[in-house]
Amino acid sequence: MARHTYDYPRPCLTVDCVVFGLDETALQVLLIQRAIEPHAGCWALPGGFVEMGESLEAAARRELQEETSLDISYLEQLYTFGGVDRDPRDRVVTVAYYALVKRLDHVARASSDARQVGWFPVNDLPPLAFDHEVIMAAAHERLRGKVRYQPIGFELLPTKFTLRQLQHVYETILDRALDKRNFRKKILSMDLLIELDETEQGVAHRAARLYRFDRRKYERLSKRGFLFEI
Amino acid sequence: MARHTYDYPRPCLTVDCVVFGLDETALQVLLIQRAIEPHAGCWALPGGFVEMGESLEAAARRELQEETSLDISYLEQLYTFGGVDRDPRDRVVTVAYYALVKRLDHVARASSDARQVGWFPVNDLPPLAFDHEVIMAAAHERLRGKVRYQPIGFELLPTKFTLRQLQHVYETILDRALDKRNFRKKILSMDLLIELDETEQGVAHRAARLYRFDRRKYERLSKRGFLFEI
DNA sequence: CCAAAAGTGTTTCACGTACACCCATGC
DNA sequence: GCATGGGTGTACGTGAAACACTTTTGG
Repeated sequence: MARHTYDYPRPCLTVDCVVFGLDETALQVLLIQRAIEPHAGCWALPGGFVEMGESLEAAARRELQEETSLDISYLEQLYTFGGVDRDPRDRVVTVAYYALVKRLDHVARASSDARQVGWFPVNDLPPLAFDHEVIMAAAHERLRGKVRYQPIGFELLPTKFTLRQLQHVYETILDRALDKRNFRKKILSMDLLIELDETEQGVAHRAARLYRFDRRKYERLSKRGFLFEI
Repeated sequence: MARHTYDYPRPCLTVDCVVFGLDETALQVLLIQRAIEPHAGCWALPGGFVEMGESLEAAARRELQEETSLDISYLEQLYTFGGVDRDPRDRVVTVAYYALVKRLDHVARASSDARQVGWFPVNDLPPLAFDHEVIMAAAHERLRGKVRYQPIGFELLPTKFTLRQLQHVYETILDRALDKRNFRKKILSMDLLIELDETEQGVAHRAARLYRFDRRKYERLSKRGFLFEI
């Protein structure tokens, strides 16, 4: 194996990803079970080393591709964790990202290699390796804050969704009930949803209308100072 | 010199700091003039290598102490920049921080070593080394966003300040005029300012009352869900 | 026809915004 | 006494919040 030598010591640099998805009931996070020490058998955030020829975001995307077959609909840098004792073996600095995926699309949960992969409700997580509980808490906090003034709730839903589903996203993330009429009024008054000529299928009651988010229009308005807010 | 050898190549890890200060007229940023290549003679953000025994924030504080004799009243991690071609010599990943200092306190600008240090108005900066203009823009953007819903405006003022000065902080950062009566009503209604039995000195007109920010009270309220907002 | 969720309007109240004048002080 | 900024109150309109009933559909 090639060796790499430097005049001064260098920390190890990794990326870790907090992947949020939504099922019918709760906000969930993707974890992998570690195969090797330290913390072998423990659940941890997906992540790995940053390679020399790739940007940080590229490293995060590559790791997510390797661990799962999900397509990421939103990815943003969260924070960089650089405490001296994060890893008992070596000084490891990690750049954390958080991602949103449309889990309702593909119910299947595929894992490329032999490692155990699982979704866990954010409010009922197993113990995590390293300082990953701190990273998780930071990601959850950021999601709660960001969802209120950026249109990222849509990234957790299929392209076509009902207003009920959208309200459910907000209720789940903000962890409080919202008034149905006020929610619909508010979201529709922004005029960023396109009403489709379709309704949901296979429900045992009146079928709800489907909508999709008009991203183009949002981006245009956003440049002119429009602020999304729930 | 000791050599350090690893199985895989590692990027270099640095911190860079965007230090904001306010003078009577404008929002300013602290820059240093580079003594060595690349970009020798060019202005750049203060920063340097992260050492193995210190956290990222500790590295940022150390660099700021070395460059200037300012005491930092607010320091927060901004973003980590990890583009592959940031530095022509080597792969360098930098964790950027932004800091707020009470410049009105000490008018003196001291520099510990021989390097040239200077304050520049954010709206009229010289060309910067590396990708520091991108970092600057991100810091400025973050400051504008954060000042509206976190009580960080106070960090740019002396401990005792007048409402006029505080309004001026907000007008400078948000880059728009605020109505004097509404501003005073809003800020006083939060009941987070302690009215002192002192007035400003040496002005050629009626002297304004001095206030100070009640940080304890803010922290108490904050834990109970209170949201600061201008 | 019944269950279950979709869909819709109005009233109330708080708060943001716009706006003009008197007051205290130093020179 | 005058110039300069300090300090205050009110009216208006917008938007958030609270709240209940009718409609549609599948079984």
